Amino acid sequence: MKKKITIGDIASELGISKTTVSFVLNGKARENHISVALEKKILKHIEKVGYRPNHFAQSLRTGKTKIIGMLIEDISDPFFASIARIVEEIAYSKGYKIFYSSTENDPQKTRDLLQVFRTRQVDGYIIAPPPGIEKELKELVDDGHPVVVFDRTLPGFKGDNVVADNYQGAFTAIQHFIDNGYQRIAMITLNSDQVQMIERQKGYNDAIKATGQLPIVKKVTYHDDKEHSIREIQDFIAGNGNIDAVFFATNYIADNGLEAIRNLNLSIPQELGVIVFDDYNLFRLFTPSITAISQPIKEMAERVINLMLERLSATAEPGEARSFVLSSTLMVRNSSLPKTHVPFLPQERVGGMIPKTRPS
Amino acid sequence: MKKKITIGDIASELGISKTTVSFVLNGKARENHISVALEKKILKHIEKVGYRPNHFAQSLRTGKTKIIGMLIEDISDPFFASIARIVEEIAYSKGYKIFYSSTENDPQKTRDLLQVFRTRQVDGYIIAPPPGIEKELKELVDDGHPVVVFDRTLPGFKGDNVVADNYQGAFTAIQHFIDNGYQRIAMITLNSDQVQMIERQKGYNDAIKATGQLPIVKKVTYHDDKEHSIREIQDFIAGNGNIDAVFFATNYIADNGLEAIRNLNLSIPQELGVIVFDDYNLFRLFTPSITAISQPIKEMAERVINLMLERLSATAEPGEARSFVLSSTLMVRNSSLPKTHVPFLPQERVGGMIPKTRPS
DNA sequence: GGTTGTTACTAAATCGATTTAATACCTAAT
DNA sequence: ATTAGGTATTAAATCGATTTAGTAACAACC
Repeated sequence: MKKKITIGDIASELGISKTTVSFVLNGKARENHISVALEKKILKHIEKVGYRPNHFAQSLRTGKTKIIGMLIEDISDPFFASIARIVEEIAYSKGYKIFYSSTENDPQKTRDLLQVFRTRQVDGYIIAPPPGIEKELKELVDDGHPVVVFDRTLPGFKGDNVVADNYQGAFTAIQHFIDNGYQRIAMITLNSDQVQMIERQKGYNDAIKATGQLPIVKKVTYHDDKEHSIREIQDFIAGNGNIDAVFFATNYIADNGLEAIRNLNLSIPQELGVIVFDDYNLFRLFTPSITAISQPIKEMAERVINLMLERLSATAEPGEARSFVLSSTLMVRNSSLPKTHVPFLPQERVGGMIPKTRPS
Repeated sequence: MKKKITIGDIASELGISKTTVSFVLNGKARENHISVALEKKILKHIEKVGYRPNHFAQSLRTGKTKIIGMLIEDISDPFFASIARIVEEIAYSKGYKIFYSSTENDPQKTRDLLQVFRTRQVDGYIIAPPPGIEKELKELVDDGHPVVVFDRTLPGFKGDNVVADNYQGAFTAIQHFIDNGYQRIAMITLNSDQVQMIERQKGYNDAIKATGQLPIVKKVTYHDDKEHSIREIQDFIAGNGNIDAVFFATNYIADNGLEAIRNLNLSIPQELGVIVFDDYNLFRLFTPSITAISQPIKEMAERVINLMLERLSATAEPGEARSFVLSSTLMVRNSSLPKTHVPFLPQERVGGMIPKTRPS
């Protein structure tokens, strides 16, 4: 059915030793004084019989796998999917493969997956960590494994990491609302103590407080069922009639939030301004188009994989941990148009003028 | 720095042989007459020292990896991402890990990845194949590897596969257009000879021809740069003034197509009806909401992984190949409202009434 | 001619598991 | 008492590579 050809087969077919074949295969012919003639002969034979090394035997011997394990929150989230894609591409071009898997932000599943990666002896770890795995991360680093953390850090984690400037992004967004004349700006965020969420909220808080107002924050729980989450947001907006703008702290919340707004039949931005943290292709095409904070996905992915590749090729010593904070960009669109001018400004749009009606 | 504890360590620490330890570890204590007392003692010791087997040594010996390789077109495509997620979840619960990677529909990259999977000796292959790898797939199957193909097939491929009913989905969509009074319905599709695309076009063609009209088909190339693709669609629509509806053959095209329509400042569905193959969360929230053909993602994912798990646990004989064609659902929304009633029907919406202007 | 040095190549150990074939010991049957 | 059979355990082979520590042959040097 299938034939496996090993290094030993080659050796005996040519009447030489496995050692010689191995040297040639690993490009160590020269330094081990294998004659050029023999080297050519071996290479030709290998080519001819289509030999492929057994990676298990290799890894068993060397302890290296040329595989990088990558843990992200959710592969079906466009932000993570895009990062994964770019990381994979660059790694691939350098001879590394990426094996990725989703943590679903569950510490236990994450611990399991880390264990799998460990026993599979991946060469390095790229992780968007859920809360509560500080200990495991520290262990990895202490054991000398290359680790790069991204999107968020964990309190107390010292090691390579790449994150966006969540504080500044949020602050700028709120400032933009204020500049455009919005007065009562609410934030809807996740009920989570993840660092990136905390930072976004701080940015919001500080920008609001600078105006002398009080923050208005609603927290919803992740992976509540969708309908429930929509209703929650809906009730919150309806219950705070004086709100004239809302800042959604993630893509995921915005999904539900926009549906809530539609259900309430509020017009954006006349009755409610909207800004979302994390951009999304379709936001440009919405009617009206949605203002969003765009994280530097490409740059983040590149930094992450390059940090990792450096670590992997480092000659030995751990060296200093390196941190990058990348700045994000506010994509100004129509959902946050200046308050007073709104009804008169021309806008690009999909769809025609449709009479306003009550929700059913 | 790090200590690796092996089966040999355990054996010598307890003054017994590796064999005994191995038997116990593999649950073969009973059939090899290991005394219950000793078994308990070994298990306790293993627990205590936190022994973890070296999977390379294991795989080197057994040839099994408990890993399934999965190749999809593009991990940043929501359709594939969702499938991957569900497959991963089920596999994980059965003790299998999924390693996935993107083919980008590139036959050469796919061949490379298959080679990697092969040398890593994955236990099975789940593939959404790009064109041109018929030979490699046949080889895999002939060599006795479990293979499940999904989303599309390849001409001549005989083996397990799960696809959606692309023909019926497209046919139903066009029929819906016709029922709602649309008269000149164009299709915009990929310039590709992939089976699923051909089927969608056939569905369109047959539905159109039944009305006595001629098909109007525009093909665009994948991964042309985005702007170019948008302009192409734009020119096509503008150049065929009598078109009153358009059927986008993929999610990806719709992305560009909707932008083209916006640029042309056409109102949906009054001036142009729209249906998209492949649903997308945000389509519901669009103004107007977009009618789409929703593929049975969950069912497809479950069928795929279950077929694979069956193959993996099969006692030996290959058995018959099994094919599933799953039906998709037309999600009727506002972008395909009945022609005559359109201006008068109430609609749910996001955003207010905004004056229509020329594109800049 | 004996020491030293290169060159060209190889035998054997090793990585950490699984598995076959064997070894004692003990009991029951002939 | 000898054989057969079951129980409890283990030595050693094996998977397919890498790598250490040689060996043999030959030239160069004083």
